[in-house]
Order: sequence, then structure tokens, then C-alpha cells
Amino acid sequence: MDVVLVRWPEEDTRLQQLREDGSPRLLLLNGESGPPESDDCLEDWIRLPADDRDVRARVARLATRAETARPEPQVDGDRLLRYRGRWVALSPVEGALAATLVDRFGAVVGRDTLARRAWPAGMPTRNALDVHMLRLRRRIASIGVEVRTVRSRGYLMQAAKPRADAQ
Amino acid sequence: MDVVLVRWPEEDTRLQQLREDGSPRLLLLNGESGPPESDDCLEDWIRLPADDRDVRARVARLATRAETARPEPQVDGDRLLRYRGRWVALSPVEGALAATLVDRFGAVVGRDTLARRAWPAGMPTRNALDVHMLRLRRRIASIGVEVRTVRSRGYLMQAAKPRADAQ
DNA sequence: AAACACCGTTCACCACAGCGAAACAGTCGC
DNA sequence: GCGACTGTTTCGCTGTGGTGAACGGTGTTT
Repeated sequence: MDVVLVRWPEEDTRLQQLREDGSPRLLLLNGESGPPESDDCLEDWIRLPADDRDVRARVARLATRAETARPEPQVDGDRLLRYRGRWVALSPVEGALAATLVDRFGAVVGRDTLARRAWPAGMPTRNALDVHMLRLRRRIASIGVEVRTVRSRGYLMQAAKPRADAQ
Repeated sequence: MDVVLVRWPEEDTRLQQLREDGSPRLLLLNGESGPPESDDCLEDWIRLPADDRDVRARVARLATRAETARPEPQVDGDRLLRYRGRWVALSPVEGALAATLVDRFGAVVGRDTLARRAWPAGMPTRNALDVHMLRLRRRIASIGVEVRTVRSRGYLMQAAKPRADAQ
């Protein structure tokens, strides 16, 4: 999503509209005007004149926040798992598992739920799910998605976080 | 909560600690150093020299965000203890104990109350509660929650503060 | 003050179940 | 025939809950 640059306070009307839309925005403060009060994470400001790198850094940060504000991946009709511009092709079974996990992204999905979706007629072996989950994990790691185990409850899909513990 | 001012890049070590703690922080950039990459809403930066009003404005904004973005932890249906975007999976016994403590977050919960919730039929051993409380403590430390003992009264769950005045 | 009981912490150990992972084999499509 | 996909077996790690015991701090009794 693009970050909108707003001169302030000149373009206050435009700012109000952007706030309502939830568009990420960077306010460029002219002269002596004080910074506006807003605790919205998608709004930032900088006082002019400013280093061009600093402006770009704030724009980039707002863009990242706007991206991560809705970080749900999706599985399209061709069994491509897409996430933040990247994608991987999945096999039929993996696609079914991934679709189920994406539906409840960030929450736990039970093993039985996953099994019914992947094998409506019944799971071939108790261990089949584990093996396919292992293969799914290795694929989606390349696009920054991970599946974590919640013992005796199921699996949970989330954005891959570099740090270990907790997410 | 107080916003911490950090000179950057000089105090990088301190910055890492603050990030882990989830403390709101304002980076004061010296000279030519570029702004750090972080999309955390509780982190902001400003280039020195800066107008004092601007620094105060950014500090105030961070403080507001820190206030509003401070919910209580929560134990969901799958026994995940969630807190400030992070989570850990709990075992059944730990989940029962954590749920009881979360219900009275910040207040003391008696040992008998905890024991009844975890073992409705009666506690197996005398120190079973202690052992499970020890395990729960170690687990939840990773997401910034702690359980403190109130001798002969019970236990109290709260946000983990890396405070120096303890002990 | 010393002895004591009480309370809580921490560790080591065990048995069990869930899950991970490799290795192998069968099937299908190009 | 080759590679991708899938199913199956086997081995072993690790989480889990329970138990006993050592350790230490605290307040009370003698």
C-alpha cells in the first residue's frame, strides 16, 4: 500500500479523509506549526526541511506497518500459497492443509479438522498428517510462513518470526 | 508508562533490551547515522539536533500508544496464553492455573482456589501445585508475564517488569 | 538464641503419550 | 524413465504429570 505525503496544516481536509480511509500517511510540517495529535500507528510526521533519507525511512516504516496490519496469506485456486508478494506451489494434500490453516490464521486448528479436510474419506494412517505437515513446513518456510505445533491440540499458522521463543 | 530515550547507535545494547521488554522508546539519532529499521509502533526516532517541542510530541505519542496497547493477557480455548502479540502453549494443568490467575490479573489468588481449579477431585501431592507453578513461571517468562508469590496468601500474575528495585 | 514446624522453591527421576523425521516404497503424469 | 506426490514403517526425541527429596526463608515455641 502506498504512503501518502500530506503538507500540514495546509492539507488538513485531505488528512481527515485519509484518516477515515485508514491510509498510511506522512505529514510534512511547514514552519512553526506544531505536530498534530494522533496515536494512529499508520500516521507519522516530520518537520521540514528534512533529510531525504529520513523522509524515505519514515515512508518505508509506514508502508511496512500497512502491510503487516493485515498479514493473512491466502491459497488461490491453483494451490499457490501467497504471502506478502511471495508464493510457493503446494501439492494437493498440502494445499488442503494450508487452506484450513489459513482459514484460522493465527489460531489453533485441530488435527481432526485438518485430517477431514485433506482426506474426507478418512486418513490413511495416523502418521500421514505428521509427514505432510513436515513437508508443508519446509516449503512455506521460504516465503516467511511457519506452522507451529500446539501439543495435543493441533497446529497454528503464523508469520515466521526470526526470534525463537514465543512466536 | 515512561518513554525511554536512547542515544543511537551508541546505546544499541540497551535498545535491544527495551525492544524485548516492549518498553516505549525514542531513539535520538546522532550525526549521520541512518534510522534503524523497526516497524514496532512503540518505537520512534528523531534526528538531533531537534526542536524540544518535537521531542516532547513524539514522547507523548509513544506514551499514549503504550497506555492504550496494554490489554490483559488471555487464555484462549486452545490453552494459548496470549499477551501483547506473543503467546505460549500451556499444558492442561498449567492452562487451568493460568486461567485462574488471569481472571484475577494483578490480584492475589489463593492456593486452594488454584488447586480446586486444576484438580477438582483433589490435589495429587502436597507440592504438586508448587511444581506446576514453577513450570508455568518458566514458560510465561518468555512472553513477559510473571507470577509472584505472596507468602501464605497465594500467587499473583502481572506483567513482568525488569525492575532493579526487586530484592 | 536455639530448636522447631511451616511454607514455598527447585531439582532429579520416572512412565507415558504425542509428535518429528528419515528412509523406503508405491503411484501418477509428462 | 524421470520426477513429483503420496503412503507407510520405524526410531527416537520431547512434553507432560506425578513423586520424592534437598534446600532455604519465616515465624513461633521453648
